[in-house]
Amino acid sequence: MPELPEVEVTRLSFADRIAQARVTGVRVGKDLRWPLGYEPELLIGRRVLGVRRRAKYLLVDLDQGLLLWHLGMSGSLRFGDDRSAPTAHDHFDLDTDQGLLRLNDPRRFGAVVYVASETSPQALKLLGHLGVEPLGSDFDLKAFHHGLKQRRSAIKQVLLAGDVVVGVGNIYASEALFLAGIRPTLRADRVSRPRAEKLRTAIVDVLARAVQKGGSTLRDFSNADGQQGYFQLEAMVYDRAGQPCRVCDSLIRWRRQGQRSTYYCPTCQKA
DNA sequence: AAAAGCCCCTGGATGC
DNA sequence: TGCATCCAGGGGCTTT
Repeated sequence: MPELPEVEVTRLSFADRIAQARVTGVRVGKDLRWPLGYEPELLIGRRVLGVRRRAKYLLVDLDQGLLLWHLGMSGSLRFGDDRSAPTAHDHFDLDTDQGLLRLNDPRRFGAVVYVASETSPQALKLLGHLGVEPLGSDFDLKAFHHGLKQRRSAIKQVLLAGDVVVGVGNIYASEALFLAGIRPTLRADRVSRPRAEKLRTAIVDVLARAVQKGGSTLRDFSNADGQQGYFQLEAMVYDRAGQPCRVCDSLIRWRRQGQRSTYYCPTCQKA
């Protein structure tokens, strides 16, 4: 469910409300991808300083240490006064004097991990290899093109790997490559500088627009208030195999690329 | 070092 | 209706 825009929209929907809250309780449900790595009770009494995002991770800063939250493939957060009994897929609660932050994640690919600092070994293992933030000021053409030059695998895989640029998931990778007119199978090191610039712009546009629209992802995304993404960003190619391209009417193609589905227009996107 | 595959897990859609 | 199969927004880990 969540790519960068959904994670960011989630963050925006509760960051202000949880800031300065005091932790009053922690409930750990079924196992997530990784254990918390800390005694839950020791979090009680800590103060929440704020919520940041790095790639698709949410960083909940505490007055001592921080919690890394990842929504995996099917996770979502809720924050509010509703303290009703957890349902089948509610696997982690952080209760505070300003509301309950609850992770719901049917597939349990998500996780909540406590780390003493952002530079601790556990934190570095998860965050250390990450590439540049696409909506930040360091996402410039020179660095992006240089990053692509180092890689011989397909451009789509490089985008998904997240070590050049982060936050671009399977949907937005297909969409951005369409907007840039680049075939997903093109080797990254063969993307010319002008095309890298088109792609850079496409990534920024598609992600920023999705954040602005409140998280556009298909199906079931909702923010920490439970509000649905408006889903006003009509996909150009994603999940549209066999349907006519919205630009040229060619039929959109599907292929499997690195265990994931990829969609592209054979006419608009060149190798 | 980089690239390619392998999994973790549940649920919905589809097909027989 | 039941059962099998395939697919799903991620990403760390292991193997080439």
